[in-house]
Amino acid sequence: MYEKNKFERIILEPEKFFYLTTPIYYPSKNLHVGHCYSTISADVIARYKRMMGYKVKFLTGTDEHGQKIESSAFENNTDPKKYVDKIVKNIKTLWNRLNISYDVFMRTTDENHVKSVQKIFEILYKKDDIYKSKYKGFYCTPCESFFTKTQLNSDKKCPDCGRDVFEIEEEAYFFRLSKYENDIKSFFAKNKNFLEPESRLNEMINNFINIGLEDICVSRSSFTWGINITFDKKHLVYVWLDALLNYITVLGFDGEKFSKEFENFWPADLHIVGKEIVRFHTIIWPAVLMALNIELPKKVFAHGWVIIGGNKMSKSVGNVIEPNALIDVYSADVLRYFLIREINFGQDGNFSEEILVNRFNFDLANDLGNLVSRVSGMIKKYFNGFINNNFEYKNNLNIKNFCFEIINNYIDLMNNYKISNALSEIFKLISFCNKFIENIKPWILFKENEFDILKSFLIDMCESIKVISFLIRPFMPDTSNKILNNFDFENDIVNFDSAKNSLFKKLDSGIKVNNCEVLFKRIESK
RNA sequence: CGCGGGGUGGAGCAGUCUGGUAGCUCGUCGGGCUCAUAACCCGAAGGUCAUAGGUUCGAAUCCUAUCCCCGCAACCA
Repeated sequence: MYEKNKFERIILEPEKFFYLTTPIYYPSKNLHVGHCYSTISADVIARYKRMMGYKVKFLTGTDEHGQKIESSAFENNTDPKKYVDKIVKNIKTLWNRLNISYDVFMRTTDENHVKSVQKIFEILYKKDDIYKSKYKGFYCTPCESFFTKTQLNSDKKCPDCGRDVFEIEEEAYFFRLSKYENDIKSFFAKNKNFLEPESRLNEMINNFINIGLEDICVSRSSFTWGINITFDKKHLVYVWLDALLNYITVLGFDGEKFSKEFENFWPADLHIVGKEIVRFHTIIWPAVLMALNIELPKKVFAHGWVIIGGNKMSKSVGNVIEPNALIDVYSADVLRYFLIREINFGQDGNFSEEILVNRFNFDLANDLGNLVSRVSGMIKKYFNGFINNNFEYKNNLNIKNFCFEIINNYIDLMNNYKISNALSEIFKLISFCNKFIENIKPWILFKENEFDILKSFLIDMCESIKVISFLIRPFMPDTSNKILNNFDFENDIVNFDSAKNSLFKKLDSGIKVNNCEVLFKRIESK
C-alpha cells in the first residue's frame, strides 16, 4: 500500500527574514560551558532556519561596560578596553571552535552602538520617558559601593564587608516603567506565546507585573566605564539599558533613523535568554520599545541552566567548566550534541564528564557511528565500495515512510523550538535502521546471491543515513559533512527543498563509499 | 499563608496543558546475530507516578490539603 508522501507539504520561505539573538555576554572573565549552551542552542536554530530557506541574521556579542569590568581591568593593571579586547578575542576564538555561525558579533563599545544609545537616551529624555530625580541608596565607605535597601544583609549592613552603611541621596535618571505597566499587562494577556516556556510567563506576571512596576534608575555615576549621557557628563547609561539596546542599534536604529536592515529584521523573531534574565527581556525591554514606538520582539525563549554538582554553573559559584579543554578532548560536535540532548530545552540539566562520556559512547559511537560503519562496511565488503545504478532499485516503503515521518516530526518540533526533542527524533531513525539491518539480515542475502535485493536495501540504508546526516546538520555540522563525504553523496541536499527532490530517487551515479573513517571512537572507561 | 519550579521502576529523565493499556536512555539478568567501533538485535525482572482526600465510568494527568527538594538584590546563560 502506497502511503501518501507527507513530505510534500514542506514549504520553504525563501523571502522571509529571521532575526535571532543570544544574550550579549559580559566579558569580565572568559566564558564557560553555560554560555556555550546558550549560544549553541541559538546556533542550532539559526542553522535550521537557514535550511528552511530563511534569510537569517544571527546576532551575538558582548556587553562590555560597567563597574565589574572596570574593576577587573584595574585588578589586572590595564584599562577596560584593553581588558575586554583580550577576552573578546578569546570569545571569538571559542565561537569559531564551536562552529557558531553568527552573522554579527556586536560589542557595546562599538562606536555606532555608543552613539545610538546616547541618541536614544536623549530622545527618551525629551519625551519625558526618562527624567531626573533623586536616587536613594546606601553607601559603604570602605567598599566605595552603593547598595539598595534590598541588597543590604539581614543586619542592614554592607553585604560585602558587613560594616555600617550610610543612606545617601544622589541625582540620577529614571525610566518611567510604571507608565507602561498597563500596556505590558495587556500585551502579555494578548500574546500568550510571547514568552516560553509558559511557566516563566506566570512567574513574571505574579512576581513583578501584578505587584506593580516601579520606575527604574537608568543612570550610574559611581564609576566611569560606560556610555556617557551627552547632556549630563557626570552620568553613565545603566548597563542593562545599554545592553538591551544592542538588538536594535546593530540594525542601524538610533531612535529616529529607520534603516533597510531594521525594516527587514525588526521585530526580532527570537531572543534566546537564560531564565535569570527573563525580567529584563520581557518587562523592561518591551517598555523601552513601547517608549520608542517600535514593535516588540515576537518571542523570548528562556532556556534553563547547566547544573553541576547541584548548582547552576556560574562565575560567582565558582564551579565553571572551561569549554576549550572539552573541545580538545571530545570535539565541538560532541559538546554541542551533549548539551542539546542532555538538557531539555527550557529546563535545567545536569552536566558531568561522566554523563558526557556515556552519551558519547551510547548515542554517538554505538548507535550513529556504528550504523555508518556497518553500512559502509557492507558496501565495501560486498561490492568493493561501489554500487552502480544498472539494476532495478526498489525502495522499501517501510524505510522510506519512516524517514519521512521522522522528517515531519522533526520539522514540527524544530518549528516549536523543541530542539532537544527534535534531536531525539533523529535517534529514533538511527535506532530504526540498526533494527532493520537485523531484520533484513543482509549477510544472508549476500550468501544466497540475492544481489539486487541487497543493493536496494543498502541504498535504502544510505538514503536513511543521508536523511540522518541532513537532519543532524544544525546540531553537529562537522559530523554531518563527514558522513556525506564518506558516502560521496553529492551536496544535493542543502535545504529541505532539495532534500525533497533527491531522497529515495534513482541514483544516477550510484553509491560510492570513500573510506570507513570511524566517526566516534569509543571511549573505554577508566 | 511572598513567588515560581520540581518530587514517575536502581540512576537520569519524558509524559501532566488536550484524563482512558506507565514510556525512554543507562544499569541488572537471559538469549540471538556476525555486516559493524566486543558494537548490534530480541526477551525478562523492577514502578500503589511524594502523601491524604475529592471530581469522574476511569486520574501520573483535573481540584483541595499536607510533606520534602531547588531557585528568587545586583553582575549573570
